[in-house]
Amino acid sequence: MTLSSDLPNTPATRSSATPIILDGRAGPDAGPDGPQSPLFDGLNPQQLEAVKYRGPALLIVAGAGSGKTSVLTRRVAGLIESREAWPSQILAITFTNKAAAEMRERVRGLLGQASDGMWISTFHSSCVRILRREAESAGLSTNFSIYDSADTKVTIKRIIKQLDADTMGFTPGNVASKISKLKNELADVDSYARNANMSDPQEVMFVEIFRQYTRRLREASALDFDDLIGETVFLFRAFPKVAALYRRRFRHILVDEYQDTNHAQYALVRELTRPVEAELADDMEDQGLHVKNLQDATGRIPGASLTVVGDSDQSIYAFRGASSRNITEFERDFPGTKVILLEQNYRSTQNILSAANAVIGNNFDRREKRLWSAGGDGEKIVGYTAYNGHDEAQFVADEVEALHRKGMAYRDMAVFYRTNAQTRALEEILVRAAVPYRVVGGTKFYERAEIKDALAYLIAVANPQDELALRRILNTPKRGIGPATETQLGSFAETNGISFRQAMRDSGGLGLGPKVTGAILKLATLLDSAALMMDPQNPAGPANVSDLLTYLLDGSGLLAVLRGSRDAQDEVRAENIEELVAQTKDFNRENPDAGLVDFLTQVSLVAAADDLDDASGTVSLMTLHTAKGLEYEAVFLTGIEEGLLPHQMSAGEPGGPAEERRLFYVGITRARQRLYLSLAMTRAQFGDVNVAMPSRYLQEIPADLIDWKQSPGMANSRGGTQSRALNARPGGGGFGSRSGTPGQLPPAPKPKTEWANRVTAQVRDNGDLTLNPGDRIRHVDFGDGRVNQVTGEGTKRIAHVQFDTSGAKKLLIKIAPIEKIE
DNA sequence: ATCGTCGATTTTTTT
DNA sequence: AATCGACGAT
Repeated sequence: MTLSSDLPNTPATRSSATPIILDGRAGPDAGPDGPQSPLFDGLNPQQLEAVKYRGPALLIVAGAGSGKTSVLTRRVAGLIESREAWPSQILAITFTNKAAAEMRERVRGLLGQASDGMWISTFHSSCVRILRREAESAGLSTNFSIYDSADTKVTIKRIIKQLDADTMGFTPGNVASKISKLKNELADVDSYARNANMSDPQEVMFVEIFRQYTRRLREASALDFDDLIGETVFLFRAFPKVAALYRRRFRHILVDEYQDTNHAQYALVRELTRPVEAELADDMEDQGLHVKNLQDATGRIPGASLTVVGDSDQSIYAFRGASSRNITEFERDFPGTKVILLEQNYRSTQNILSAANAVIGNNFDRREKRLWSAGGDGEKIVGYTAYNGHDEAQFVADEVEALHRKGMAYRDMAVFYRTNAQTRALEEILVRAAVPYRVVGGTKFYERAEIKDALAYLIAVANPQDELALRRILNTPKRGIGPATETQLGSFAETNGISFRQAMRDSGGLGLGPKVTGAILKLATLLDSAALMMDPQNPAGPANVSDLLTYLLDGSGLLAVLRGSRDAQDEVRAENIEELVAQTKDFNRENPDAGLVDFLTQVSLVAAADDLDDASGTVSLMTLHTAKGLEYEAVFLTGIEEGLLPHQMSAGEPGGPAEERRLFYVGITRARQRLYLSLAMTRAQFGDVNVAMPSRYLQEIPADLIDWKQSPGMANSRGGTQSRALNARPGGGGFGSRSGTPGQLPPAPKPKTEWANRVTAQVRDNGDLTLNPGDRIRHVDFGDGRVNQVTGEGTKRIAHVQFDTSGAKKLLIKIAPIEKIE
C-alpha cells in the first residue's frame, strides 16, 4: 500500500520517504485531504502555503500575532493526517515547555490519539532526553545532575575563592556569563586555551577557573544548561552512528522562535538535518533498523525536512548568545529554502499595530515588514506619567479595576516591566487594592532556598557524585556540622581519592568530635537507606518520588524544624515544601512509569512562563522577556523610562539600544484590544530615589495614537491639578524640562482626578476592624468614602468603597490605611 | 558552631 | 530595601 496517491499537495516529496509500516496503527481514517479539510479552514493564502509547502527547508517569517502557532500545528497535523510521516518522525522545538504543551494539545485536538509519540519540547528537554539515552557514548552517567545558573554560580564562586581570583576582578557573575557565552559558541576549555593569550595573567587565571569548573562538573557528574546543548552536538559529531539513529528517526524538524537560537542550537539543528551516508545506512539496515524505505537512489538517507519560524524583530536574547543571523542567513545555510512571509495580524487593533510599526521602523538593518490588521483602529493607547513607582502602580490598579468593571476578566490582563525589581511597588499596590494577580517567573518556586534544600536531598540520592547537593544539605537543617568540618571532609575525600559521599561514610576515623561524627554518619545512613528504596533491585520495587521525599524529610527533620520555628517566614517555607510534596504526588499520578531522575529533570527545566495558569482568574505580572509569545486583551507596559527601557546596562553593548527597542516592540504587540503605557518621574532604586526621563522610544509613537491621561509635560508643569502639585515628591522636579528632547509628547491635557497620586508606603494592620455597607471611612490617600459592600473572609476581607473624589475602589481591609469616621 | 551586627553590594533580561 | 559575607561574641 503506497500513500503517495493520497498526497495531492506534495509534489516535492519522494514517495520513498513515506513510512511503509502503516498497518500497525489505526491512523485517522484517510479523510478527505483536499482544501476542504478542516486543517485548512480559515487560513489566508500565505498561511495556507506555509501549511502545505513540502520541501527540504522552509522559513516562515512570522510577524507578531500572524497566527504562526496555528500554522505550525496544522503543518504538523497535516504531515501526519496525510500519512507522510509518523508521529515519531516529528521533532518540534519550542521555546518554553508551556508552548510545547500548547502545541501538543492543539495537535491532539486536530488528530486525537494519532498525535502520540511526537517529540514536542524545548531544546533543553530534547537534549536531556537524548543524553540520558546515549549516556554511555557521551561518557556520562544516566543520572547526571543538571546545574541551574545558581548552582553554576556557587561552584564558580568557590573556585574563585580557592584561587584568590577575586583580587583580579573576577566575580561569579562575569565568569559565569563568559563561560556561558563560550559554551554557546561550542568552545570548551581546551579549544579556548589554545587561542588564548597566555601572557596575559587575566587570561591565564580565567582559563584556570574554566578548567576547574569543567573538572568539578565532571566529578559531580553534572551538566549546566549550556552543556545540555553543547554535549549533544559533541555527541553527534563524535559518534556518527549515534547521530544516524536520530537523523533516521526525525524526518521532519520544526523550530519555533528561530531568531532566538544561539550558535550551539543552530549547530544541533544542522547535525540533526544532515543526511545519513549510504554506508552507514546499509549498516543500519543490516542491524535490522529498517531504513530501506528511507534511502534514496544513492543509498543515503536524505536529511530531514526543516521548518523554522521566526521574526528578527522579536529577537530579544542576543545577550545570551542568540543571533538573528541564524534567521537572516537561513537561506544561505539551507539551500533550496522556501521563504513565506506572514504579515497579516489577527491579534491587535490597528492603532496598536501602527505604534508597533512606528517603533520598530527605527531599527535599521532589518527586513521591511509591516503588520496590518483588518480589525479596525480600536481604542487609543492610554499614556500615564506618574510621580513615582507607587503612583504608577496605583494607575495600573485603577485601570485594571475599571476594565474589570466593564466586564474584562482579570486573566485577560497583564502587566509587563523591564526588570524584576519593579514588581515590588506593583505588588504592594495590587495587594492593597485587592486585585488578584500573579507574578510569573521572578523568584521561581524551584529557586526558593527551602525548595532547593529539599531537592538537594533528592539529588543526593539520585546522583551520589553530586558534591554540591551534598554540601548543601550537610548542615541543613542545622546539625552541628560547620564549615570547618565540611572542609575537613572535603580534603579527606581529595587526599584519599574517594567521593565526598564516601568520605562521609568513613568519617568515623577522622577524629572529629563524637557529636559531629554521629551527625555525619546519621545523614550518610539516611541517604544510603533512601538510595536502597530507589534501587531497581529492591524486592519491594522502587519507591515513588513522593514516598522518597517524605522519607527524607522525616529522616532529616527539615520540615519539622521549619514547623517548629517561631519565625513567621519559616511557616511559609514549610508550606512551600509541602507544596513540593504535593507536586511529587501529582507527578507520580501523571507519570506512573517515571522515576526520580525524570522528576528532577522536569524540575530543572521549567521556564518562567511554564507556571502560567491560564485558568486562574488573575492578572499576570511578568518581565517583557517572559511575555514573548503570549497575548492579552489588555496590556500595561510600565516603566517606559530612560535607564529602564532602554536599560542602563544595554547602553554600552553594541546593538543594545536596538535590542531594547525590539523588547518594547514585543511588549506592544502582546496587546489585543487595549494598551497602556506608563512611566514614573522618579523611581526608587538601590534604596534611594532617582529622577527618570521618558524613554526615547515613546517619541517614536505618533502622537495621535496616544491619549495621555497625564503626559510627561503636564506632570511637572505648574498647572497640574492641586492634589498633584501637593503630592510631588522631593526630587520629582525637573522631569518635564527635557532640554534637547524633541517634544512631541504633551498633547491634550485632560486632567482627571480619578487617580490618587500618593500612596503611603507604610504597612498597616487594622486588626479586626469591621466594616459594614453604609459605613463612612477616611483613607489616607483617597479621602472620604462610603462602603458599598464587604466581601471575602478573614484577613482577605475586601471593602468596596465609593470615594467622594477618587472614584470606586476595592480595599483590603486588614492593611488599607483607613479609619472609620462619623 | 551559631548567632548577631555591621557594612558592602546589589538589579537586565533567562533556558 | 534587602540580601550576603565578614567578623566578633557567646
